[in-house]
Amino acid sequence: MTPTTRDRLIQAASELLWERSYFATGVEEVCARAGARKGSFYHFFPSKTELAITAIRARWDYVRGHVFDAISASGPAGLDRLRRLTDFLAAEQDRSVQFFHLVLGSPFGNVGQETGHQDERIRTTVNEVFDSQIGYIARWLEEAVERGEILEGDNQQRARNVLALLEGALLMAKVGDNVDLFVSVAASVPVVASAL
Amino acid sequence: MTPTTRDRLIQAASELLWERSYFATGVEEVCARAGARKGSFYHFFPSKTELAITAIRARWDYVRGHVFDAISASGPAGLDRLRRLTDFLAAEQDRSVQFFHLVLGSPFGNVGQETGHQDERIRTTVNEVFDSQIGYIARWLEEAVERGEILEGDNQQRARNVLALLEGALLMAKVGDNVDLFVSVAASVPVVASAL
DNA sequence: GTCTCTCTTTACCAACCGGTCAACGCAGCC
DNA sequence: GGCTGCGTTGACCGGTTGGTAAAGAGAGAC
Repeated sequence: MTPTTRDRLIQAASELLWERSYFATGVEEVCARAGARKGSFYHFFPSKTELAITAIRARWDYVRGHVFDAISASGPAGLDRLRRLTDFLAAEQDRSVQFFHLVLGSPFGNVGQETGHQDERIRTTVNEVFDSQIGYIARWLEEAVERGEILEGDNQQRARNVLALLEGALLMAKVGDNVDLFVSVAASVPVVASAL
Repeated sequence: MTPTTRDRLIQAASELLWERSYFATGVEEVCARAGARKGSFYHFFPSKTELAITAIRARWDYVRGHVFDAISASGPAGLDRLRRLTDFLAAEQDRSVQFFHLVLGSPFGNVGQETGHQDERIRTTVNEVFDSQIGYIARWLEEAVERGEILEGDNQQRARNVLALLEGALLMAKVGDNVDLFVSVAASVPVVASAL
């Protein structure tokens, strides 16, 4: 089935939000990529803000299924799941270099940072994504505790620390335009994960 | 002495870059806060980009002197310097909540993230700030090694990890609009700093 | 055939953006 | 007094932005 206009708009927005950021992406540009006219856009979405929120949720639905759930469903449990997450993130940045000759950083962190001041609703949406990611990581850490890989501790806080390290590493890699900056920092994820 | 128009423009830009971000801040807005007209602006700066670069450097000059050098110059050496840095960052975010009712996050990280795709020169400028900060942190870690607080290790890499954790924590605090998110993550800085 | 409803098209708008320009005020210098 | 040059002013420009409105296309129901 060929995707509906609405779906193509969401897809185009999801891509452009990462490639070109929220403010740098115009409604016209989203429409052009989706092969739609602006009138159609405003038939499906009341505003650019609403499209962005929908696109962020759509991306997270995809990433949750294809990355987080996939990591949870197979392979060694515990800390190895964290390694597979950082592997995915590194590969994602490699892809951005390959296609756009630029380290694009975190799709969620980018939008959260630029809209944080401006748009409460988008900020909240990104925050929900972060919370959801922290939940996954915390569950993986519980596995690691059960397997005796790490000592008991506040896994929720540990998960927050891990996510902060990853998001910060993505930011540094983007600003330095160098994926290795992410990779080298991500190597210390297990240490952060095992701290009390 | 009353500051020159040029200095007022830099000051206003430095403030607005943090309060309202790069793209959300118009040249007209900078001029209004500086009490200048747009013609004067373009007498001193060839473009908005150039003003931003100048403003970022000015902020870093200030922060380097009043925070990083100040921390280096007094108080207990070693890891305690890191604690004083995180204390400053937490206080800075508290101030942003107090004045703007918003967690504004990292003044440097914010601009770096939003201009990373768009403007090579601003990105590079922020990257230089990060490098400079990593240098300070690495020197503090060398002190910590000498004092026997932490084991020998790659202090440059450790410093990158610390900065990534802090920038990530600031991002999470901003997206979550909650300074405590920064504070709780920042508590694990010593752990990151002591990892080999 | 025609009514209806969803979706699409096109033309349009006011607001704002970064940036330009020619004129002007005014201090210092001769 | 006049000349010079820095700093200032305010009007202006083309381009773009998010968003609107009205007319139409097309399929399904009757």
